[in-house]
Amino acid sequence: MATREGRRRVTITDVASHAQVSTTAVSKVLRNAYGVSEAMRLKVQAAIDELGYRPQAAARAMRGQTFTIGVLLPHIRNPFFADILDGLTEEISGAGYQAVIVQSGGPDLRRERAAIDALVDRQADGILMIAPVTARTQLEETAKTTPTVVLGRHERSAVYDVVLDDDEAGTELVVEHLIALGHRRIAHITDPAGGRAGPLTLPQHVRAKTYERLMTEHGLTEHIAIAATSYTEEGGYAGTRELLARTPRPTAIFAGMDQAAFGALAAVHEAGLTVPGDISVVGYDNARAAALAHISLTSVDQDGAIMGKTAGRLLLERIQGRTSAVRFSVTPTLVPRRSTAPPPAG
Amino acid sequence: MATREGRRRVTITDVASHAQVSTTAVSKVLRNAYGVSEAMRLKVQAAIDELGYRPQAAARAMRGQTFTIGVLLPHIRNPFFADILDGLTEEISGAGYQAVIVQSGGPDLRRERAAIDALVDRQADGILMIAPVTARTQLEETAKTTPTVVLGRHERSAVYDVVLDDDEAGTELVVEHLIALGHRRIAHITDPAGGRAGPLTLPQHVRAKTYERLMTEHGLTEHIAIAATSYTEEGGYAGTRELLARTPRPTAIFAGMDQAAFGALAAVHEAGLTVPGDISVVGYDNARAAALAHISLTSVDQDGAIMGKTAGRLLLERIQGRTSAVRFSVTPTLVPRRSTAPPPAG
DNA sequence: GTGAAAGCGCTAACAA
DNA sequence: TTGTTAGCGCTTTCAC
Repeated sequence: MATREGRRRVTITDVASHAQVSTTAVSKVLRNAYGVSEAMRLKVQAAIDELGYRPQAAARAMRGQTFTIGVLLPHIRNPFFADILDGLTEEISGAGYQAVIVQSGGPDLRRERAAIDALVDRQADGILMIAPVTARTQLEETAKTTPTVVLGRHERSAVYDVVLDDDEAGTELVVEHLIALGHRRIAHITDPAGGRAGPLTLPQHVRAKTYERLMTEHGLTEHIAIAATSYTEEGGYAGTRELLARTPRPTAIFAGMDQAAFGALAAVHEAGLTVPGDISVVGYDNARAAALAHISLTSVDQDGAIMGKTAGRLLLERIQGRTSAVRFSVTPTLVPRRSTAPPPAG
Repeated sequence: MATREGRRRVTITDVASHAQVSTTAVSKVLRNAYGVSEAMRLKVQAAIDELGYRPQAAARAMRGQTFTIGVLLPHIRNPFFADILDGLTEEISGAGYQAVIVQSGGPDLRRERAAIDALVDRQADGILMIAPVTARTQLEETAKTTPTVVLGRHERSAVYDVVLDDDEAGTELVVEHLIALGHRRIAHITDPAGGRAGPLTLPQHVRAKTYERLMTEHGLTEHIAIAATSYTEEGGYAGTRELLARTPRPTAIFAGMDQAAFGALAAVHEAGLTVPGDISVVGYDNARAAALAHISLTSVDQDGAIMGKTAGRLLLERIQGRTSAVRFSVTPTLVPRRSTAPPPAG
């Protein structure tokens, strides 16, 4: 168990004796608690600085807070999550909180539960769950004891807050854009993974369902074509190959996420077809790579930084004591680029 | 301070009284410690399962371990880190450890220090630092008290282990490949950020220096052209614009990282030039997107999963008590794709 | 405004 | 093999 010594870590007792005060006083200064004179504060702060003291999170956790916000996410491979984390960090670091990330590894219920438990066991003061697939009732069990914000699920809960993108609006932007360009055979690539989340809860399900609804509303029911693969490069590639094999083949493909759209571009290219000449392609998330000149992917932008920042604020509020539930929705915008154009004349 | 009650969390005392044994016995069962009868083990395990008990990390931390491996990384936006984490997680989860990630936010010394401190304060049993920019002596201070593995730095330390890619070999693969194709005006895009890491410590510096050395060895000193922007899409884009403005312009660009190479492809495209007809482009890391048909980027593959797995193993060994230092290097391979070809005839 | 003392949930000596 | 007990470093009453 590696008892590599090194000098013993500085504790609150060391600071107290060095400053000739009680540990209580030091604790109060640390927490900016009520009832410390300015002289006391300065004296204690000097001792803290001099000794290079930093409180141990574990000891604090036994009685108070850990100043830790736990973040659960499926996988760091998704660049959209990076935006969310930037927003979150910006919001909470000013208040002295540290964001700590654990991966669930994907839509696996057991592993997701283990990851949530890991955060609870480490006594995170608040937890941000990004697109979890666990059943709502189970999430609520956690939320009853730990302030919780769920990001990206279309649901309401009395015990946790929800931050989400208006995926219906985003999907409408895409489908209306394609229809306005003259497309009728518009296909969609989705991700069927859902775990125990409700039927129309996860973004991929809302996007797929909205796509179907809009196609129907425009009298295009017969052209509905969905490839249920996954929101990854591989999924987009495989889904597109599947869609291109149909007769007649689609003139536009709406991939529910940019990474899948990149895979779609690859498959279209490989099939000897051009974008947007033969096929228009649209993504979702407006990842940085979508803006690159040689890719130039039309995509839906949802402001991840704002979502993360808001999630952080809501968590801090709950830590302060708020118990009412909040729901925050951001409205996405369409970023048209060169991957969409009118369908070929034929 | 949000004292949302909910029933009190199950503690070791609850388990002990429910199983009619001492807390010591429960503790021993939890840790698979020596000296528990099979009957005791079963009885205690039954109580644990029945009550749904999970130990609190903070309380354990006060006396023993937290079963947490802290991972420090600059930013989750780099997809290569995802491979490393997959390997790490695979290795440590079997031993009951949980990986917990904190971002430093980039090559900022203060923020990086705060992130390392955050892991130390939370008493991670071991820390994996991915490409930190802090001075070696400072990292060693941390390593003296916490088992540490540093990934991606070309240095030796007596107190921490090092896992790295042979960036010299990788760079050689690239430059030799381009020279074999007939290129002479080979340019390079690097990232100058270095913090307090030694001069030839970080991958970007080793790659740049090796590029210079090889050019010189091939009698191409006069064609050395380096754009020191950054290892990002934006950096690759800006660096390529800079390089293309030179006269005569390069016929090949070696971007030190795939994301920069993607930016380079965009800039080349935007300049009305073709890849590889006018300009060959090479990246590093072999990100998934590099393999997509419409991108098809020649790149250097370094096995991130193996690196992460090894880092995990080394940390577990150190936690067990090893104090000697280990250095592990993986050998990269070149993955030639359609972004490289002989230079234009002119 | 300040400090003494109890106690959070575990683990590690030590006794039985 | 099992249990008793002290104590890790903080925060929190509750005196003064």
